Amino acid sequence: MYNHEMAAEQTPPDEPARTLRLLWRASIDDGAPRRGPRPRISVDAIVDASVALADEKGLESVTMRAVADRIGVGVMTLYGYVPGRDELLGLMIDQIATEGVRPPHTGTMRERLEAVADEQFAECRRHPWIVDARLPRPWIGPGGSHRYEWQVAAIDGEGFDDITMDQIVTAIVAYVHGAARHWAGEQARMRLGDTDIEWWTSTGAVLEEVMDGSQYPVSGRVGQAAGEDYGLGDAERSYRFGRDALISGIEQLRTTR
Amino acid sequence: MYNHEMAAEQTPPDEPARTLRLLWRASIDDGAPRRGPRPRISVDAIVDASVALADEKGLESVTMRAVADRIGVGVMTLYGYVPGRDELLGLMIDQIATEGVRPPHTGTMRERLEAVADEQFAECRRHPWIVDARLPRPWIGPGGSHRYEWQVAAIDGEGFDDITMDQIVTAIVAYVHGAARHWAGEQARMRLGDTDIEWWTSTGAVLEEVMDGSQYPVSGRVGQAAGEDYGLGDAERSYRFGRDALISGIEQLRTTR
DNA sequence: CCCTTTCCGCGTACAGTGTACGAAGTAACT
DNA sequence: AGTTACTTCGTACACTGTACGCGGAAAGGG
Repeated sequence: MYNHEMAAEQTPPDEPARTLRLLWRASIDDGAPRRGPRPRISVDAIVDASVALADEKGLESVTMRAVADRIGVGVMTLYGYVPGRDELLGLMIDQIATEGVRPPHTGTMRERLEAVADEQFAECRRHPWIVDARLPRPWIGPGGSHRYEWQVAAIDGEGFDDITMDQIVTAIVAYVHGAARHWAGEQARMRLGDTDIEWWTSTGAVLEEVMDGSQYPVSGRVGQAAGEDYGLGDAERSYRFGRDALISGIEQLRTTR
Repeated sequence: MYNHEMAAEQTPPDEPARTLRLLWRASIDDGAPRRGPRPRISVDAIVDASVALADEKGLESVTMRAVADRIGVGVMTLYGYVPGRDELLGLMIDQIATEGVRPPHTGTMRERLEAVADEQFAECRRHPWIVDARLPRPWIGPGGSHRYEWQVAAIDGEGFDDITMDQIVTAIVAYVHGAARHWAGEQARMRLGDTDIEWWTSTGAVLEEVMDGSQYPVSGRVGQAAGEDYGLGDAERSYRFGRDALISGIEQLRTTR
């Protein structure tokens, strides 16, 4: 005997909608007492465990089994809370967007834009694995929404039209992601420690043998200078350089209109 | 009975060195006739097949089995030519860096930097999967080296010191990568076609229900404007916006010294 | 000519992945 | 007590990268 009424709206919550509700933690908890055993864990527990795992050992070590082990349940239990691994990744990404500290904007526009870039970069620094994470869907969750609101607010009232405002934020975020990618790569290499030096010497020897230096007049000189002067460890300086240039360009946009 | 002589230098070519030689196609072909059957395929064939596969169906569909099937050999045959999947990925990345057309630089510095950015962006456009590819090692191959040489040459003789030159190129490449990431995401969504519209409407309905619009005064307005005006399909316009801003900032760098 | 040596091709096997299915158990409602 | 709704999770399957080792093919030496 079926209840025709309840089948009306939401019998099988279609996939995207379910994940969206999950992102906003819009559990359908209408106070009515649920049957069966109370859930032993929660989405938050799963997401937190996954983030911790990714922070410690990288994204590829976030397997469903590893996550389940970490919170002490069977693997398949997770699927009662989360549709699948991809959706879990979306939850993780929005989760870390929530952590950022974003004080009200003050100072010049340049300072505000710097803050926007630095906050986004700090997020990547805390969780280097986001640069590896690519999603089939751009899930719109609370974390990302709050961040975007704060980012756009940084240039509100500066005389830009709405579309330009969006493009400014998009450009900065894009740059930060790209720079963070380089930074994360360098970071991963540094974590290998001495192995890395060994690798570079071995690499250098082979390169010397195999590539014709005379074919690279400019980059040979520049690459060497860059390598000697700041070597490993200054993807961060590079980040700041590009950040400042980009913001200068945006500033100029305002004065030339 | 062993030949002691040949064991002296290169009995087991250590992993990185081997891949490096592979990148530069420095086969140890010393003219001496090899025993046994001639190789039936080549590294190039493997790399080409892999790139084609990635172009057609995305990076995750580049499995060793799929590649082997495509060129009509057994899976394990590949391992006679290539150390493993990660190294193959490195070969693919350097391969597509070879394809770019990079004419001698002409015009103003702005035009030259635009060309640098656009060429790098075109590469990402041709092979959207590179934004997904992250390598443990930054392999230095001929493709990437030529590209870097050309990129640095674009600002040679403009009065920048070597380190600044490197940072300029790095910043542009970083930005392009970030923008390409957004572009690739949008592209993937567009390829889903009508499914996507359906998805957005469904998403919109849920969002309306679940997120409190009043919490997002600025982004609510801006997001709507951006969505209405150029909707899907203009990650490219965004790219140009940021590119121009970044280059403006770099130009300014020169005049202020 | 055969035998040895050296190399290529690749079938099989294994540990690991995400997840579909369905059985077992538990708490509330009738 | 019986029914119903709900959570947990063992098992199974298709798929991944790749180690091992066998069989055969081409060249060199007798």
